[in-house]
Amino acid sequence: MKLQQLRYIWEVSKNNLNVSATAETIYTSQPGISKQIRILEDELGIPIFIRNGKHLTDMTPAGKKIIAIAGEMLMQVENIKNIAKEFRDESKGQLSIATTHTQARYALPPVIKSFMQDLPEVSLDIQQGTPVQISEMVSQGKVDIAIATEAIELFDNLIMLPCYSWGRCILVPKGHELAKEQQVSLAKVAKYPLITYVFGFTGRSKLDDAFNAENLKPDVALTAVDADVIKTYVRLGLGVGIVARMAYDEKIDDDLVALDASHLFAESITKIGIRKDTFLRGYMYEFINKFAPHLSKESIDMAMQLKEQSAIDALFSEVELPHY
Amino acid sequence: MKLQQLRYIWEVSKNNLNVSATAETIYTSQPGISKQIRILEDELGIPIFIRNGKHLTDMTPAGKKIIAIAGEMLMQVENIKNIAKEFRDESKGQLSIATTHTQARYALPPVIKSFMQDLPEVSLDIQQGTPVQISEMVSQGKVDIAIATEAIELFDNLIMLPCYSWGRCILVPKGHELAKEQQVSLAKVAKYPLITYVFGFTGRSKLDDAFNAENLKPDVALTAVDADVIKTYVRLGLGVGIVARMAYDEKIDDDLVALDASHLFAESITKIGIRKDTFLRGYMYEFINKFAPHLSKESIDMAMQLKEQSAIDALFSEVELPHY
DNA sequence: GTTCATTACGGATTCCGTAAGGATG
DNA sequence: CATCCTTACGGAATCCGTAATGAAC
Repeated sequence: MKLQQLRYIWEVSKNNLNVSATAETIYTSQPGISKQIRILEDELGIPIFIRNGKHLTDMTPAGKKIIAIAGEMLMQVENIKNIAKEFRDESKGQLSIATTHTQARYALPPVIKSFMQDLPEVSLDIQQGTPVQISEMVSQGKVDIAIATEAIELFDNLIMLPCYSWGRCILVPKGHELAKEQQVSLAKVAKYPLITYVFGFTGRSKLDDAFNAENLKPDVALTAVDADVIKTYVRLGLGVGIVARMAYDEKIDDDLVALDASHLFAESITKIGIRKDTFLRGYMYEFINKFAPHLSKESIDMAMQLKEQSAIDALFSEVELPHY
Repeated sequence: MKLQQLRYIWEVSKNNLNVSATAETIYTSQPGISKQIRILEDELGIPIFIRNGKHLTDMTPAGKKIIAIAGEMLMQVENIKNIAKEFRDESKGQLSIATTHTQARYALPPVIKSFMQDLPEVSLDIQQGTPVQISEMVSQGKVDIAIATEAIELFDNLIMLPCYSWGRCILVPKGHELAKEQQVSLAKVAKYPLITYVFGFTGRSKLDDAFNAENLKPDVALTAVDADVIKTYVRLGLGVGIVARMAYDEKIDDDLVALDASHLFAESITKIGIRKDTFLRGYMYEFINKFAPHLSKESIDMAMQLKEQSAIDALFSEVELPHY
């Protein structure tokens, strides 16, 4: 049994059982993969893939289990390499973050700035995507950490660390009727066409929950994936915006009015998602700690050792999260 | 990185950092190991072992972590092979059990008999040793399961499944003074020279606890690792024996009298020890189930998924264990 | 002087790429 | 007929054993 062979079956399983496509993605020849898989199957004495003539159509039950273990082993290979890198040069390295527009645009800038100043030898790499996409990226090991409010819980090889909670505000142009209210009600908001996040983004679900709870059917006129786009359309007078409170900047957005909406919608919690059982480089702890000061190396390690997300939630249940 | 290389560093770490000795135990040449370790260290860019001239004297901090991961990976290799064997031929296989004399002699015979009848194609292999030795064997993967009352908890890569509880009896020759008592007291027992298990064997600790609790200093005249030896010396009139109740057989031991001692000493619980994260063959579940009927495949799988022994204990806390 | 790890080197094996072959849809 | 896996084959790299070297205790 060779690590190569395990890598091949793993990659083939991740490429729709298409050996040719797999060969391209990992820059090798297709007969090479074919051969090694055959050798492995011969050694184990069982088929891993089900073949229909010369096509791979499925995995055998044993194959599924074996591929799952192979995946774990490949992760451990990465862990070993990371341990070596860590001891070879503590300060140098790369940190890949996958996150949403909201985080990259509003929450991360001060953190990134401070991190780059303190650890200049770590090169940063920020990927952007939908919550599902970024969770998948970290789940497959393509990035080190994910930062999102939604979707991380859908991948069961990830653990979530709570970072901060945040509320929403309602954005209207200066002089808008709603701006005269002391405290807006959900019913009043629902009378206007709304502009907010696309479903599945940035706590959109909490927003829908609130309207549903009061049996209101708001007219969501326009949805977008980021607050900058939403603000643009609010400025054009196309509707009332509902965005994360941190997306409103008094200086830049002085032509808009932000109305507090914390009484209308439940708070959302932004979380960091990491793959279970991964070795974290020293600077990764640094980054997480800068982003969420209550997450010390000790508490992160403790959380990583727990197997159940519920136990991790319990671990942090006492912590007062920062609030925006 | 090759699995061979990981195996080499793992084996060297298990052989007192002696490469020559390692080469002999795994039937290969010593320069081969030396070379591969060097290649791995070059690839990772860090030393794994600390060398004093030409001797390996220690492991580097990084090396310790890497070797630990290597160990896990080697276990996963075994798991893959076992999955293949399981699907290749469900009934055939080998089951290695490490246990103490007490279990092998008194608890296991009916289980083994039934198992051999029902699964004739599985070859059995019973190793015997001290509780520490057998725990170590299963911890290192040399046997599949350990059965013991003591010491399993000392190895943190093992989980324990409770099997049955058992009490003790006091053995005296027929006509002995103590045999006239209705219910013997600990103080009376302590007046006689005692013959019992060696420290660290077969629940010996519970026995010491009981005497200590009453501030008695018994005269332990002779200790042995197994009940057959103890009985022999009781027959010679050298003292009063204290053994597991199941070690007394009315038919064979009709020259001895067994006095119930359940009111004197706390019960002991015999447990099965298995390595965490190992793949269990179908017949291993069968064996465990025969030995401890409350341990079904489902409950074993559930226990194996838990990370903390305390959670496993909680899982079985409701179960009424068989009692002997 | 014995034990032990490293270096040197040659033979056998393994690995991997190109090219050709045969099955599927 | 386009796609896809398998077989065939040759060159390159790797692996592993023996023999020799040199340091540590």
